[in-house]
Order: sequence, then C-alpha cells, then structure tokens
Amino acid sequence: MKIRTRFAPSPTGLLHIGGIRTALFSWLYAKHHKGQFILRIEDTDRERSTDEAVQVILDGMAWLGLDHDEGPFYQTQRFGRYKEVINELLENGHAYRCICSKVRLDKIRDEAMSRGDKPRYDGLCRSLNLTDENAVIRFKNPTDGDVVVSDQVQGDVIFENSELDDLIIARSDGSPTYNLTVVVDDMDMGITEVIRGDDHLNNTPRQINIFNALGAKAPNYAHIPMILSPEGKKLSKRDGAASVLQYRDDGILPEALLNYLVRLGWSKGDQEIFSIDEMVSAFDIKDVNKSASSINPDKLLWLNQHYIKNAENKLLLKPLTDLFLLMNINIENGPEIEDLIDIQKQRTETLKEMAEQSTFFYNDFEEYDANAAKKHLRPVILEPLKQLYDSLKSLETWDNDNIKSAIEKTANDLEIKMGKLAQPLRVAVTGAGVSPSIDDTLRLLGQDKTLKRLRKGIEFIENRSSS
RNA sequence: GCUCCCUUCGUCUAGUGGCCCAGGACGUCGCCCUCUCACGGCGAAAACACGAGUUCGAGUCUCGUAGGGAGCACCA
Repeated sequence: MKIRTRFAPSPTGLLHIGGIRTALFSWLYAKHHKGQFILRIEDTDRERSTDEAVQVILDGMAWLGLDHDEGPFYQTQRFGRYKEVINELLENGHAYRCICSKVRLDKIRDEAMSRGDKPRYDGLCRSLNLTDENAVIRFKNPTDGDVVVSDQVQGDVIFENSELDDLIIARSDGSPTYNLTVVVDDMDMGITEVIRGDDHLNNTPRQINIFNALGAKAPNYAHIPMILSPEGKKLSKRDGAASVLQYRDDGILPEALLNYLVRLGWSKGDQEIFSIDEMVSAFDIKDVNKSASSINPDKLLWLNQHYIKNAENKLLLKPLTDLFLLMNINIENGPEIEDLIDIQKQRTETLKEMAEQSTFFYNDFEEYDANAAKKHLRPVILEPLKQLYDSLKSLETWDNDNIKSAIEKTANDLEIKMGKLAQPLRVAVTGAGVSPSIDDTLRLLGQDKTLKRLRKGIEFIENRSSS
C-alpha cells in the first residue's frame, strides 16, 4: 500500500517550530517510503482561526521546501461531508442528541472531580432518542473493553473504554468538532500514517472508536514528543519565534533549521549534519525517542553558520538581498553581493548578522562606535594614518596585494606593528572595530570611499587633539 | 483529582545485559593561529533522578519512589 501522511495544523495560532518538526517528520516519512504528503488546514474553529495564520502555514512550508503532493485542503469546505457522516452515525445508533445544559455539565464535572474521578459525561441523554434540532450530537463510545493504540513511537498503549466518555461530535449549531473531522478526513484522504504531537495520544482511542463505528480501518499512529523551551517549559512566543517565518527574517537558512529540528528526538548514531537527501534516506520513525526535548538556540546558530560557510554563494544571494531590502539598505551603493558573501561567509552565524555587519559598505555612517574611536582614533596614530593615506592614494591597481603591502610598508617604515595601524584604519573606514580582513574590506569598499573616510578619520583625530 | 507518557553531561543525543570508571555534538573554559571579529587546530571540565530486585554481571530488564509533561472543552 502506498504510504500517505499528512500535516494538519490549525490556524488558530501562528505555525512555530514545534509544528514544523511534526510536519518535517511526516514529510520525511512520506518521502522515505516514496509515498505522498498531504497538507490539510484544520480551520473548523471559525472563531479563532485567522487568515494570517493560514498564510504563515503556506509560506512557512514553502520556505522550508516541505512540499505537499495534495492539498491544501480546508475543513471548512468539507462541512457537507461531515454532516453526512454525523447523520450516518446517528442513523446506525453510534451517536445521539444531547440537550444537557452547560450548567449541568459543569456540575457533574465538579462532582466527579470531588469524588476523585475523571470528569466525564454521564450519558444522561444516551438512550433518550431526542430529536431536538439544536441539540449537540455525541458519539456513543463503547462502555467496556479496551482500545490498544499500537504506536510506532510509544509502543502499545492501552486505554480502558470505561475511562472514556461520549464526546461531542457536533456543536448545537451543527458544526463538527475536531475528533470527528480528523477521523473523517484521515479516512476519506486515505491517510495511512498519522504522525503528530504526543499531546494527541489521549485522543487517539476515541478516534479509533469512531473509525470502528464507521467500519473503517484506523491509520497507523506515531506520537512524537513535544518540544520545550530552553528552560524546559512549554514553548512560548518569546522562545525564538512566534512564527516560523521569523527564523527566515532572522537570517536562518532552511537547511539549518530542518537539520536542527530533525535531531530533536531523532538521531542516527553520532551524525549531526544531515542534508535533506540524507535525512530522507536515514529517517525512520522507529528511531524517534519518547521524551520531550528542549530547544537550544546556540546549536541552531552553529548549524546555520555551518550551512552558510559551506553554501555556494549564489544560494545565499537571494535571501541576503531580501534581508538588505528588509533593512532598507540600497545595495546599489556598494559592492556586488556575491563579492560580499565571499568575504563574510566565514564569519557570521546568520545572514542577518552578515547584512548588519556589512552596512558600512553601502551606507556612510554618521558617527564612530564610541569605544572603538576612543581606543583607536588617537593622536599617536595621526601621522601614520596620513602617511598611509598618501600611500593608498598613489595605488594604481586597487587589489588585495597592493593594499596589503601599502599597509605593511607604512607600518614597517614607522616601526609599528601591523595591528597598530590596521585597527585605526578599520575604525576610520568602517566606523567600528569589526570587519573582514583589512585588505578585503578596503578592496570591496573601493579606493574613493576608503580615501574619503580615511580623510574624515584623520580630521576627526585632529579635531579631537585640538579641543 | 483521574488516565496516559517521560527521566544519560547545562542542552541535543549514542547506548537494545559484559565492547561503558559511559561515546559524539552544541555551549563553557584553556592553549595555538591572528590586523579586529570570526574560521580553523589542540586540550579540559561536565551525565546514567533515587531506592529495591533479577543476574556471575544493569545506563541497558522488573517493581517502587520522586520529579516533569500531556489529556480529561459545544479548542485543535
């Protein structure tokens, strides 16, 4: 049988990395088995679903390259089908109408709790055969026996039917609820493997019972462990990103994020670096472990740096250009982005950092970094800088070798160390104390800008010493 | 409260009864390289939650304790 997996997020909140990891595992499972991956938007909660959240799901999946073979399907467009199934259940005695009030429900729940029981519906309307149109509809769950969830990650988990109650499958306005829609969709869409967060494990026996009532075969399940914040708490917005797209805007590469995520709860010996192809061939859901894991932003950054360092420049071109755009920097005013990538790719953890560290190439800075200026733009270096200015100005060919020897020669002539001269020069032309190697920096900056800024640096020192 | 799940360095993990006085990775610390920041190289510190049991032998099996998580909605 052809393997078919799905990712079925709810657009009630912005898709974050927890959801993405679930999507990744489902996607990998499908790819590994040469099956199909289906995207389904579970938007039956019309109150809380937003268009923005739907868009983040679509854009996020596309950004990461987690392509789907079918979909996206929207549950709100399948209400007719759910109605049909609910009626079928009603007719064959697997469901019934219930008119118990909210007040009564709350009361029996409280009573159960105080008795030390699990809060459950007591089945009052179960055999009343009500026909009220605005009643909720409940699924008639078996009262005895048990349900075994044969989970590919959790193993066999046994639930007693007596622990379960008659859940609501349709609200009083007739709209279907999650446990019904998920079963109908997984059945209709021929899903063979359901891979989802283990917060759904407790729902699974109810869903299996509905499958049984429908005379359908339940899919295989794999409940993967949760992802926690670095503190080991539930993931929240400030733990990195409210939306997965934030990672893109922070200059993270899709390959890095996916590689990071695949190693959360899954491993293959000691291997840390996985290309997409390697993941697809190595991934086995049975190797996923059962315990929750905390995210570690530092490791993500390390992987991101790894992928930046090893990426072909042209792959970085588009995302980096987008970031400059986001920062309102006009890249026409400076070096070619590919040349920039050449000299920066070894030294930044994110593309955003690369962009930020490179703004001086494109924009003139207003003032120097205070500490750097204080430390390096001092009168003692005035004469050497002047001499260097002349030397750089006389260069006919503006390349690394010439730039470097001009600096070295000046330093030698004046018997100062290379660093003593290079660092003030760096501050003068970049505005701060950090940049790629000084010859690369000057070369890309160009002779004109270099001389202009060096002139200003010299004036700055002169003004400083006279005041 | 009830049901279900989890527990190896700070973090992600290897480990399927002897190969483990526990291996790798991120991070941390030290040294080297060096025009800054990085990269890179070398090295170090750092963990089997606890208690019983099974066994010649337990991180690995069993039970219990403690701690953590999830579910118990006219949310998904």
